[in-house]
Amino acid sequence: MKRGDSDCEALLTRLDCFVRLSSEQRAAIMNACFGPHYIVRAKADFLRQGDRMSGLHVLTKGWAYRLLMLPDGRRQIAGFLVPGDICMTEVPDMRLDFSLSSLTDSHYLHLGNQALDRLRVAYPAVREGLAIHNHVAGAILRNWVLNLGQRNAFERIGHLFCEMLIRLRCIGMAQNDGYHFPVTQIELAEATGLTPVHVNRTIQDMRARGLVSLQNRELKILDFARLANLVMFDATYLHPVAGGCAQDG
Amino acid sequence: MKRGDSDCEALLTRLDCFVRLSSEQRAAIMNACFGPHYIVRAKADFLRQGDRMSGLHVLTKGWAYRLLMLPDGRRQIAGFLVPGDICMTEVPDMRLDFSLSSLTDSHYLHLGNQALDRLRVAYPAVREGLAIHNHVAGAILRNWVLNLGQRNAFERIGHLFCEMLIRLRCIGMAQNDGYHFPVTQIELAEATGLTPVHVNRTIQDMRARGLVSLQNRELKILDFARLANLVMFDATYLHPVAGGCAQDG
DNA sequence: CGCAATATTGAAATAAGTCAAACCGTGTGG
DNA sequence: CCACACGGTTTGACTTATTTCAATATTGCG
Repeated sequence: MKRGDSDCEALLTRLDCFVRLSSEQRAAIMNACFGPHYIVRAKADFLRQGDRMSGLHVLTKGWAYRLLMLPDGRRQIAGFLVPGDICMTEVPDMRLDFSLSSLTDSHYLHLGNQALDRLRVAYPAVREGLAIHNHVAGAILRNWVLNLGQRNAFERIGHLFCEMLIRLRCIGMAQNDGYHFPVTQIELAEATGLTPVHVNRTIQDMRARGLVSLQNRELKILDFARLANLVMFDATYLHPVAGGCAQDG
Repeated sequence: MKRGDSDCEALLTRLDCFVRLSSEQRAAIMNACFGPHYIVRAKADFLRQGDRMSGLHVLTKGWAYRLLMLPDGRRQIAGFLVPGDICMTEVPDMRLDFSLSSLTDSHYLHLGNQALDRLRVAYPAVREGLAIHNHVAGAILRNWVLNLGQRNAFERIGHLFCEMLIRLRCIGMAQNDGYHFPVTQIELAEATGLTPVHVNRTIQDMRARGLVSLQNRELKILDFARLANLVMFDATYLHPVAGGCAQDG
């Protein structure tokens, strides 16, 4: 489903996390985003494994996740996407090896290869911003591997909570140490390679220790310093701007 | 340590897996590879977490792995690199979130951003080849996540064996269903998020079932079809050229 | 109101981890 | 040429984190 108005702000906000954009550059990006904008409702696959894609898809509103499946039905979430995240690294007409599924009502937009090229040629900062975003996305994925391979249940879940806090702060979607977290325990289990039952028990444990509160999809990290320490969270791989938000010098 | 002669073939072989290169393009790439070539001996970190990098580093000889570490010493291997693999996605002056360590004596070369840009502008095929390589590297990483999150010990190890067979075939480094596999059981454990003891028992199991033989760092997959089926290996995410090798049309 | 999707709890089962020792090939040095 | 040290592999016995199964709350929603 298409929409006319522009959700381009989310992309600008994101690039602002990494590079300084002039108003001319912002305008040019806005301009390039004239292409199709899509709206998708909660709990829907909007890009499917096997689809051929080119250009760049950017999530501009809502939450989504990247899903890999085994033929026998086992499901692994390999990343959560929030506004400004790029759904897939830009490739000429390649088949997707994963699906993208929305957690909430979401919007995304598509940038064609030509428009993108023009932007990059005209504005090196755009190019750099996209490159950094791409690198950070890779770092997040590598840390997901570290998570699954080396951390236990408590650490996996705690680390994810910390990571999402920093990522959401960067795009202005966190309040202090809390944020809207539209992920069920079942999905959390699919993301962490655990059982829903065990995820539940682990979260209870966190609550009992006074580390987090989680109810009605609202997550609050009650003692970030202690949690981050317990799960060995170090935000440098996210290259967050100082203070966790975009406004610097 | 630097060398003068060119290991550029490995890069060409790899790009050949994805795009058709004219002899002019091959020559231009060779030419661009005039930059520093490095030689590193077995079991050495040659790029370190925290290092600032730019341009592209290509492994041209030997095996290496990408390592992530936790402050308490836990180690997770997040990928094996073989000749033609790119060590890190091209980024302007970014800090590495992982280390690269050689398993065998290895070579790698560095391509500066300018040289790379020139190549890409002059030869779209080079650009496309690099983009596809990048995409496949991402797919491999995502499948590693799937592996760690959803597969059991047997499936994880078996899947890795299958994946490396296809990847090595594509660059002409496999004989039939066997290949040199310079990875100790300890490293295999670090890659699969298991214990060396458990890796050992699992491999014994594979041997007992007549699926693989592994001795003196030589791995032979005795029944690829059955193994691939048991561990649910499907090579499409590697985008291998038909037949698993570069020579088509 | 009442279904359907989540969350929670308990008890029993199991894959994988831990600890610790023995084994093996191989290269080195006396 | 033997001894011995080293890195890697193998084996056994025991522990534990996580899964499984199954039942019972709870919540959101049409």
